[in-house]
Amino acid sequence: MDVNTSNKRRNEILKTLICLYIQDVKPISSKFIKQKYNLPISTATIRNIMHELEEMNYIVQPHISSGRIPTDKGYRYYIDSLMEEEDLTPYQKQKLKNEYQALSKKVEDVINKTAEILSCMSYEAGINLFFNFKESLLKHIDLVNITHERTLLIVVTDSGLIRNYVIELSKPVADSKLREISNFLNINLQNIPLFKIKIELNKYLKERENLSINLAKKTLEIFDSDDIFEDEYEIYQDGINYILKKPEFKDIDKLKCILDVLEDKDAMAEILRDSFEPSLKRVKVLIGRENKYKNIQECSLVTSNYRIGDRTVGILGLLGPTRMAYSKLLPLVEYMSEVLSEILTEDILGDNEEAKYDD
Amino acid sequence: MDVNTSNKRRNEILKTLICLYIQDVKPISSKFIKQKYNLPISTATIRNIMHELEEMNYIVQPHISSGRIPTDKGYRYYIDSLMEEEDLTPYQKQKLKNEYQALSKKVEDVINKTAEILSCMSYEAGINLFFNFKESLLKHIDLVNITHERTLLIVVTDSGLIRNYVIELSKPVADSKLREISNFLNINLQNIPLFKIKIELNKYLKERENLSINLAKKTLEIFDSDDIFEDEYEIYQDGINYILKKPEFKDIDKLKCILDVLEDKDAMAEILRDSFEPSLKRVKVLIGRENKYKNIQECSLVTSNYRIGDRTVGILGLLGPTRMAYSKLLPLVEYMSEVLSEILTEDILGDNEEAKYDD
DNA sequence: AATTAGCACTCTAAGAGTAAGAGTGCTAAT
DNA sequence: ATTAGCACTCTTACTCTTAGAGTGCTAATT
Repeated sequence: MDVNTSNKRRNEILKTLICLYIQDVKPISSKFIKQKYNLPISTATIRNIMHELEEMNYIVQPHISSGRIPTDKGYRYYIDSLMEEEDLTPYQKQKLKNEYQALSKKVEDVINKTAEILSCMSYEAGINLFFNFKESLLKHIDLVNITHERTLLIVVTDSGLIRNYVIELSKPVADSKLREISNFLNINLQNIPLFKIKIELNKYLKERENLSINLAKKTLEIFDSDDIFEDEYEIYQDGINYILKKPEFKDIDKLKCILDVLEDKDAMAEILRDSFEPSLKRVKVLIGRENKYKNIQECSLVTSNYRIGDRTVGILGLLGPTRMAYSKLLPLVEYMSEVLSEILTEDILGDNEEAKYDD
Repeated sequence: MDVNTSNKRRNEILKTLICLYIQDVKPISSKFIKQKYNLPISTATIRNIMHELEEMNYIVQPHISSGRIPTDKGYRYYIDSLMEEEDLTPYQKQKLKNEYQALSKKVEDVINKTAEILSCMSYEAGINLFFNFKESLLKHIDLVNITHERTLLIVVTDSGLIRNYVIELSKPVADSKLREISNFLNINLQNIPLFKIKIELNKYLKERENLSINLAKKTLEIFDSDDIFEDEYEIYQDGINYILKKPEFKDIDKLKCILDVLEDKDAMAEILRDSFEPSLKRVKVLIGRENKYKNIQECSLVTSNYRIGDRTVGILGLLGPTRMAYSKLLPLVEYMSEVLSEILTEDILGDNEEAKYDD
């Protein structure tokens, strides 16, 4: 048999083995492969091929006389070279759109629901990181006195997202004065990315020395806090119960490790951020030990970024056992990121037709 | 031995048994009680008393020749009549205050952190339900066009809490007009409870027929949505990992039941709401099957409401195995609810000294 | 040269049997 | 009313055994 044919057959055996293992979660024997996959070769031949695959580190035996299970390297090769992606069914696509359409058009709600939809469509844990707030453009600012010591700064971005900050001014400012300041800010800082606000404000105030000194001072004081706009993100996670159901995690200690991570929002944010490195592929997969976070090295992570226009504003994905249905889940994650990007982008840009105001 | 002495001794045995069981999570034998608790009575006598306690349904034997474990009824009697509450140590109190002081003064942040603090101080799952939004007083309203089809309604309450709603107006309204409307609302609806806004608005507009008809119409349209202000709540939950560590939940199926509930925000909200029935005691305990939700009938729930001024705005608490350290956790939950009430109330009312504005 | 049948060998998983020990209930003695 | 003493029960841990699933190797076959 020539090298090519032999290679091809090896690949098919590996592919079959991985598919079977993903379904059945038990070491796969040569006999089982032969049964499920009607190749006209004997179990002995399959065993020989499995031996080769084992030497290539694509599969291993948990113990000497058992069937084989895929290694991380095996999954990697499978995903990169063997797997055929299975598109979502029309029904699934419809269901997904319906889920979103049932929601209000509030950005928060959409973001919030995404992890839930992800998990219920994949039977894995769904996660969603929304960040990049400081690169959003300022749409509107509002200042409201809460107590006479505390003032609330409300910021609305172009995406309709809202943040608020409590500011303690050195001396209280009357409501009328506050309105004056917020008017001033709304007029002069429209459509500036949030992280540039301080700089722009300084520049602007310097240029116009004739402004009330006090107004300028107060205005700057508002944005003085170090952590305003800094590194804000929100993380959503849903479907822990699906993780419990996986036979590989019936060991409670493994479970603990994973839940420790899932419960730790900062850790999850870091993991998701790390998974996002620009590359040709939109969907990224980190398999088992490819992931540097020890607690989830028996898991795989499938992620994709989503965007408002061209700007990446978040990362969504799935976390589950390394044995996951990659051929279905990669397309799901890709599709989800597209749908979410679309929704967010359309919500913000609206239609471009000139507004006809009612008056 | 007279009845009184006999009663007292029975109580002491029950109390000891429960304390031991809470520590060791294994059926408690007569010998073990005698060892730990130096009563000058023999194990045989202790066994006789245990027999009585069993007939009273305070304790049971998991199997015929084993020690005893408390029943729900046993815990109930213990909590109501036998337990001595253990106050928080000064160190704990300090730690708790520090946790809150490290936060910004943002109401959201404080609420958000509470479940986490609860769980890390109790080693149980901490939960927090914040509701009662619609009874808050209106502090400030703002209207911002997001796209020309969608307008954002931002509502700030007296507590500094913010909500926003996307409104789709039948015809877009120009920014200047929008400002006019929000000015109008801010002037005329200050300090009205949110749930009364629609009514008040209608009344006001009827009284003043001379107002621009269009302004009135638009204004009403804004508040037209059915679910605006309705039944809003937020639920926070933290410390699932502590549940995993409890020996009684090493069985993964029990775990699933509990996590199913903990992940379901609506279910948790209902459970917490149900636990809040006005009574003399500030802290409520639901033990095992006293709770009507099947999934958590092997758990106990310790809850307390917290307030802004006199108005209850949320319920916080702990969820853990029926075997929990009630004597420490009841005071913890009580103290937490007091601290949180204090923080929220002070944040809102501020000091009452007349404001000295800076201009 | 590649494939395969056949078989010995290994290892797991499940079940049965056993023994130790923890704990009880009961009885008779104190 | 209390307790010592003892028989009895049940759990738990351990060992032993066995069935069966699966492999690797060798020799035969194509």
